[in-house]
Amino acid sequence: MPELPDVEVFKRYLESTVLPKSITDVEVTDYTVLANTTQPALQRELVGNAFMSVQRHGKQLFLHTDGPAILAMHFGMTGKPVYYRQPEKKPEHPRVTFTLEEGYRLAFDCQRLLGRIHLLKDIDAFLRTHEIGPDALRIDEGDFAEAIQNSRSGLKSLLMDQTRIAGIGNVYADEILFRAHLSPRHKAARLTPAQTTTLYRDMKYVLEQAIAQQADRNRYPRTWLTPQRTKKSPGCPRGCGPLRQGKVNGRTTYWCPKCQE
DNA sequence: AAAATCACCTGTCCGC
DNA sequence: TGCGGACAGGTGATTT
Repeated sequence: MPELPDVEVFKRYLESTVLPKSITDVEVTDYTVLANTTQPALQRELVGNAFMSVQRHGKQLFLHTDGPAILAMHFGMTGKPVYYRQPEKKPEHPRVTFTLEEGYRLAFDCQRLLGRIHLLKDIDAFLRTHEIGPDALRIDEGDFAEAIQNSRSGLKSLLMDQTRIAGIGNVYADEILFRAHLSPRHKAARLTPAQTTTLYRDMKYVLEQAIAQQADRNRYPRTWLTPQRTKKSPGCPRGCGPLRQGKVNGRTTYWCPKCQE
C-alpha cells in the first residue's frame, strides 16, 4: 500500500514530528526488517545524533541526521512510521523503535515484515546499487518519453518498474492508466507523442491529487477508479459498464474495456 | 527481454 | 464454530 503518495505523506508527518529531535536509544524487536545493519550499528551510528531532514525518492524515505549516518526506510506493503509518547499509543507491530528526547518515540511499524531499514552514508550510491530510477514526480517529460520509447513492456509494467520510474505501485498504476484512457497491456513503445504527453501529465496529476488528499483512498473522488477496487461489482466511473478485473504482471488489475482503448 | 510464478509475511474475510 | 484457502500488495529470485 505505501506507494509514492503514501510515502510523501509519511515524509510530511515525520517533518512535523521528529525534526529536529535527538536520538537516545534504538530498540529492535524484529531483525527481519534490518537489511544491511544491526542493532549495535544503529545504536553506534544514531544515538547522540538528531534527525535533521527527510527526503523521499520513489517509495523510499531517507532520514538525515546531523552525523554521517542516513537512515533509509522502505515500508513494504503494510509499513508506516508512528510517532508517539504515551505508552498506550504504541502501535501494534513496532519492529524498530527509536527513542527520542523528551520521551518521544518513533516506531517503524510493519505488520507483514516486508519493510526494510538500511543504514547508509551516500544516497546516490544507494540509488545506484539498488537500481532505483528517477522519481515519478521529478522526472521531466523528455526523460519520461525516453523511458516509454526504450521500453518493450506493457504500460502497467513500465509504470511499476522501479528501475525506470520510481514510486508507482499497483493501485496508482491503474488509476493513472484509467485517467489516461490507456489499457494496462498496451505496449509502451507504441504510444504516440501526444499520448505520451497525456500520460505524463496524468501521472503527475494523479500523484499530486492523491497527496493533496493525504493519500486517503476514502477521500478520492467518485470519478476515480480506486474507490471501485473494494466494491463487489466494480463499474467504470465514466458509466461505461462493469470494469474488467484480472492479473497483469501478476498483480490484480482493474480497467475499463470500453474507455481504455 | 519480458512476463509469469513463487516466496517472503500476517491478518482478514469467505465459504463450506 | 472452525478451519482451509484466497487475497492484499512490494520486491527479489527463479523459471518460462
